Amino acid sequence: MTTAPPRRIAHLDMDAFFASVELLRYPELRGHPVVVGGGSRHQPVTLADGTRKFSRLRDYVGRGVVTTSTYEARAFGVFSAMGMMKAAALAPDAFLLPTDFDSYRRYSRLFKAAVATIVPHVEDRGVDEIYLDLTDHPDDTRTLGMKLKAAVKEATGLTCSIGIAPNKLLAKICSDLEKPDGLTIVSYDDVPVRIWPLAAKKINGIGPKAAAKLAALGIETVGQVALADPKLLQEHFGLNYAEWLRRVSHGHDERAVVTTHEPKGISRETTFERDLHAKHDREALSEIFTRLCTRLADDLERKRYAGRTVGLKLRYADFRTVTRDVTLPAPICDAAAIRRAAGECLRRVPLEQRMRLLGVRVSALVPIEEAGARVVPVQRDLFEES
DNA sequence: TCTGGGGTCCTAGGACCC
DNA sequence: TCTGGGGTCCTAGGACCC
Repeated sequence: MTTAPPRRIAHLDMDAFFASVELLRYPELRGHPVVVGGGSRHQPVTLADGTRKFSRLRDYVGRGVVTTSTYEARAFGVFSAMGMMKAAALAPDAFLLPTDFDSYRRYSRLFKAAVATIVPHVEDRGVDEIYLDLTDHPDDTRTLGMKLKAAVKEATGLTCSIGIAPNKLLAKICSDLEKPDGLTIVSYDDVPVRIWPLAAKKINGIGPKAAAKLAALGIETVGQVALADPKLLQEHFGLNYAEWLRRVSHGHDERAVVTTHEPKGISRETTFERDLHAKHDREALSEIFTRLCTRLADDLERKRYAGRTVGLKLRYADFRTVTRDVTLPAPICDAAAIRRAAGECLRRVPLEQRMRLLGVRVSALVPIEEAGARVVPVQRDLFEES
């Protein structure tokens, strides 16, 4: 019996992607703390003399979060997912730019296309990340890594960081080790020295909750997870998660690089500028609800899907979140039918308290061609009140 | 200074069928 | 009268990721 040769898996991650795209457009901001996020307001203004005037973080008012920050802004403690108001308190003078997803998607396509000319086996992990299977490529690993970075730079003017390892788990961890503009290669032999000293939450799949639970057991690093008593882990995390913890802490991961993807659900949600009440703000809520349904129907049509399950998501002012869903006899994709089903869900949730978010989701998707004769065209005006 | 929007996967209980 | 499993679907919530 022979063992399969080790794979060569790469994880490629664009450096501060959204912020870096913005710096291509506004090179005068290079070297300054810049924060991207908080909706579409705060567009830069071009003055008569051709210079541009930018908003500062201190100008921001609202409920947005930081989408990306430059490394200069991170030095102030400003990171992704932080509330903008909190970020403004930390770095009031940082420049503020609105998010421009069309632009980011354009650069995303560019870097992925460039990579695909070298390695055809690409797994999409969102706009700024991919996994690659390099196993069958003739080049040696470092040469190939340099080639990929050069191709990305050539196509976009942007830098990326690449980790190359025997599996996705390790590749992902090590793409982060020498950021920005890094190229990090690790083998199984490197795990005790390079991976075990890292914080447990560096592992993709150990989030804030699990990390806190581990810390409460005195487990801070990946190595401590590896050495922990399996019985103890099982007691606190359940059998499945405990076994997964043991495997990943030893650097084991057999997941394949997957190049195709079928969506499971499509959703739209929005956080209101101020908390709304079902009775007092009925008009406004109804309008928002209907708009979410029409946008969702547009998304479904554009992506050519219909779905049988319609879900509603509601977040109260105190941040508690409830969901309700309903499964229909046949798939739908039109706004009126979504609105009707989601409206039924809405009647099943308590509405005494003010709410901050409303969301609508369609899942159990099937390609629109297979959805059957019940699919009707999108209607925009015919909504009954729920 | 309260916490976006778009996703995936897992768990767990109940209904229902064989 | 009481007691079975197994399998699948549906629903609600939660953790996690980008």
